[in-house]
Amino acid sequence: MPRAVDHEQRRFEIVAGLWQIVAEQGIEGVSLRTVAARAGVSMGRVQHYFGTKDALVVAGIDLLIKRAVIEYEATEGRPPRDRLLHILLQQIPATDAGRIGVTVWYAYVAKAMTHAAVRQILAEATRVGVEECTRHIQEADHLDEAEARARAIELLALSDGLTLRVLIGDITAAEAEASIRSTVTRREPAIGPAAAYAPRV
Amino acid sequence: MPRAVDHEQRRFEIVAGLWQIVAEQGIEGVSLRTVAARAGVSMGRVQHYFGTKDALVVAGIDLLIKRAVIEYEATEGRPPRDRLLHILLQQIPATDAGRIGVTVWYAYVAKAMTHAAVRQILAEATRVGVEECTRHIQEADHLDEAEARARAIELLALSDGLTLRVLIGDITAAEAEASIRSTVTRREPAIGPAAAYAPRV
DNA sequence: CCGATAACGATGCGATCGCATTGAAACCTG
DNA sequence: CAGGTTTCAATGCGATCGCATCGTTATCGG
Repeated sequence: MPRAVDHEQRRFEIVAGLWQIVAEQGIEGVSLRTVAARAGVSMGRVQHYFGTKDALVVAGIDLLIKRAVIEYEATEGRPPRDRLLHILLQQIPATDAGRIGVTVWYAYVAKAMTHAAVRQILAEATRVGVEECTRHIQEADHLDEAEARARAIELLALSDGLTLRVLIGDITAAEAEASIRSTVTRREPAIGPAAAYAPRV
Repeated sequence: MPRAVDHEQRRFEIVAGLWQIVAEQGIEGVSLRTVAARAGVSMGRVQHYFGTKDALVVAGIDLLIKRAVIEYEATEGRPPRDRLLHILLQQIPATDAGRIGVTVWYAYVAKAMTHAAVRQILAEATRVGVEECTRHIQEADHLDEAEARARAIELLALSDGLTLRVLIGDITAAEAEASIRSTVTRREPAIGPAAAYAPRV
């Protein structure tokens, strides 16, 4: 048996370099050479651990999601409303590190439009997100599954949209967070004809 | 004076090719050669009308926004609620052509993260969008400016988020449209401490 | 201690890139 | 019709790209 190295660790070092490049120059800036240089390793090493550029790029979104899932799972046991807010607020770029993470995330969202494998990974991640949110809303507000699901999608969409505006510089992270918190706390009635045509208060 | 050609028309033909490339392969797929080939013109022509690749890319988002603005201005005179819905629903990809347009739009949103000129153009466009929506909400619901503005940002963020989910394939365009229509019609009370801590109904 | 093997660093190759350059049509003005 | 100017096709260049290949080094079971 040959030299023993920590495979996970090596891969993470390289992907960390990838994330930095993506945050700074977008996925366009990714090449085997630029990532290797940013990670401080040789290009041969990158090739050794990922094979092709495409595999490297896919590994980038895979690891990003795995990290977010681990963070979320650490909230297990806390009240449903807290866990719901964790999901909704998690991506709002409050810190510099958070900004890098969510910038990378949206780079991959754009990539997903033209890359089937990335699209599949993202679709799966959002599916899980919707399900978890639905569960928490059901528990917290005692809605039925369909209502809770519609509400979950609305809240997640709101969070996505606000995040985009923070990234563009249209609003601040604090404003986005306030908007989400107030919308969650408002707990409006379920969507439906009755609510849709209710007289204005 | 030399040969007279329709400058606008020539530029549009090339940018139309650019949009197709961006929709199919992302901005990564854009090169002077690929765009020229897709537009059915020579690479020299592309160089002649845009000079550099960067100028071509910027022209792509510029024209995309100009077209959307023209469409919106055609709604002038209609009731505020209609015009508000036009802005909110405009980007939901209901048709194939609409899907291409909004795919291109989100490619540029990602590009904006790392490209100052694109970011500025997008920021200006969203600023105008927020202002128009605010105006329509004020007129329709008789809210004060701050409340209407907060509501406008919320609705636009919701629209953005739902659009992303349609693009990923998470929900259908019809579902997204229904969600937006019901949220607009709901006309919930303004955001604020009083509303935020109101007891559940 | 030794050979098998994983872990690379270095290098080369063909393709593609953005861009500059060049020169030839095409057209309007005088 | 002559001359000037715009339009644009063609080509060349240096840089960069992904990837394959090759050779070396380091390690550990036998």
